[in-house]
Amino acid sequence: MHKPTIQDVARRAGVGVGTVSRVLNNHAAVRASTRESVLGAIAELNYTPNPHARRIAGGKSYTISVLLPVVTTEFYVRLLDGLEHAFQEARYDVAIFPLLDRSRLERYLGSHTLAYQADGLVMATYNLTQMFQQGTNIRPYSGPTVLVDAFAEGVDCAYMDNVLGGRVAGEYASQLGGQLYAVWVETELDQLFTTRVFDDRRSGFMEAVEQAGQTVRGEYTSSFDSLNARMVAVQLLDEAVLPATVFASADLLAGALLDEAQARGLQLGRDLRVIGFDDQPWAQGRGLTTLHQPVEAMGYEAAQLLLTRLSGHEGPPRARRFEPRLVVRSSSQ
Amino acid sequence: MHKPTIQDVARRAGVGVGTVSRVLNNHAAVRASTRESVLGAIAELNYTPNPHARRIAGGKSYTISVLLPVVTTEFYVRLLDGLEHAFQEARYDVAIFPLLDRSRLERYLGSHTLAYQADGLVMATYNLTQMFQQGTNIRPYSGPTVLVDAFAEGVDCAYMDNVLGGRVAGEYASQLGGQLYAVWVETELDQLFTTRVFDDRRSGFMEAVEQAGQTVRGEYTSSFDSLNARMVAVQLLDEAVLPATVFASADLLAGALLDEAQARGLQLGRDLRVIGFDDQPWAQGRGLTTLHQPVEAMGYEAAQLLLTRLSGHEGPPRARRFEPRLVVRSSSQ
DNA sequence: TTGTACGCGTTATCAT
DNA sequence: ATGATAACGCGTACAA
Repeated sequence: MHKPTIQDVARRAGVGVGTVSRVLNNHAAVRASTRESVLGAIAELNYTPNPHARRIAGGKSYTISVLLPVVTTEFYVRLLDGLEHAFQEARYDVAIFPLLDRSRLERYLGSHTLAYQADGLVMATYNLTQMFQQGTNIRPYSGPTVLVDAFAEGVDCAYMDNVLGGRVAGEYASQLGGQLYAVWVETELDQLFTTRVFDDRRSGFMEAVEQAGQTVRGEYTSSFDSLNARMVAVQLLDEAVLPATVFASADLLAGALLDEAQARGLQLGRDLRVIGFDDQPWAQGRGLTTLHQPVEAMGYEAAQLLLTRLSGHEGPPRARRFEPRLVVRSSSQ
Repeated sequence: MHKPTIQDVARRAGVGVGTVSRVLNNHAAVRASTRESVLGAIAELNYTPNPHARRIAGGKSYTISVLLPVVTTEFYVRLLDGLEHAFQEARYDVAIFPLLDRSRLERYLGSHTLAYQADGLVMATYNLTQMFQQGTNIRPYSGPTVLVDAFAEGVDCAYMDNVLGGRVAGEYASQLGGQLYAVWVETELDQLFTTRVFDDRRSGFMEAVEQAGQTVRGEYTSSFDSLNARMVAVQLLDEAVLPATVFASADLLAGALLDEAQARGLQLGRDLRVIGFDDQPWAQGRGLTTLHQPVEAMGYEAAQLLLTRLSGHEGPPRARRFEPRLVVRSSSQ
């Protein structure tokens, strides 16, 4: 009772192994009827190809390494969903490397580990330039690489247009009336996790507000931490002139504002309007107006960019842009 | 200029491929001098064996799957260090499956990737019984499995003795003098991430305090969240009779106490003594007395348990116990 | 102790 | 369109 092989399938279907392989890999040149019987045999035997044999015969590893920071969960869950979906369709395996700290990055990329066995590399949220240009001992990965949720010159990338997201928030906030305030996320000091998303959201927001002929009456900064977020919320509501409209550049910050507003008995939509960013799972339940990001689509597209390279596509780097979408809920009206 | 193979090494060293393979796998029966020359050739050619060929020839995958919750970073970083170290020594690859959410677990266990790839499974911090016995559609992994940082009957496991840790804290706290207080971590509702560590720490602590003829004057509960931790610290210090000794069952909670104590101008060691649990990287810098856990050793040992199974060890399930160690710093004296 | 030859399960290259 | 068959790189039984 061993695991069925391609031989077993071929015998069962009354064809050669070559034909089975062709069916498996969509090599077009196979008659519809034979394809049917092969697929039938595969189903009956509950056959799944041995990936290792596949890798050694094909010369490729059929594996993609995904370098993933471990910060906020929700975002990366969705990102992985998109990536894995696309790669699975193309019969690629995904090896996940959670970058829990900096030393792991260097170890992972240090030649002999899995990261270098892979046919391709997906890097999430990292500043390639910083990583590979600084005087680190990290040597660039030689295979095809795609950046996701980050933008850089010279590399394929799929990124979220946070400038646009900020602008949408700014336009919407400007027409709500009331004094304008904003809370930004303090950029991490650790270079590895440096991100420009919050800077981008800010510049978009400020630009839109200015174009609307308004001014931001106060700006605040918080670390990405519930305690600090609450403290900032307290300070903001102490100082703010009501009615106020606050753009919080992350839902975590917006949530703290909702909490503090509730503690003070402020009425949302009248005394205070809040706009978040991320559309976390709880945002709907709490009625938070926020910017929803098509994260899965971004992951899926990033995978497609890599897959086309793997199947031989040459040409200049491509950048795919994704747009956050405003979801209006009760916190702003 | 292709990647060197075992053939190249054999030719270079003037031996047969079998000998090279024997050297690679420590198959004892090889003369020291030939071993040397083979290792020399390997070094000169910068040869690394093709893992996929190895897997297909040997019938094994030489890969271990590690199911890892993504919660607090520091702990799992160290755990992974220990695991990866051991597996690397034994020439096994480690595939990490970050369990960002529940649906991923089912997908991982259901899909052929994990089943195919791995010779063994390491599960961190999960309650096996709960996972496999509840009416879920999760079917148990058939290969050898080891639990790490969790204890269950019928499975090999390496676990931290949190009861002992609590007891040590209790004994130490009891002899410090002053009123005793404790802060516990609220257990997660999500069954997947249910953990008994905080219950264990509590029962050990209470037992030790009782044995010392003392009583705990107040118990508090906080979620694992800096904001809530601070709120609880505020409440505790509002109500506490000074001088007080507080056992915080996680450094996160202890840190909030230090913050609040500082804000109130309390003098640590005189008005307030704090004992944490975890020995986070910042604990030393802030002088926090806390319980250090040999996490790397636990991971290493868990890997060894699995490796012995892989090399054919039969016999009843084994449990390896690890002991937290009290690190006394200025916050308690 | 060591070399040779076979097999692992798949893909790719030929003929047909 | 399809069936043989040769790789792919390594582990291992067997012979020497």
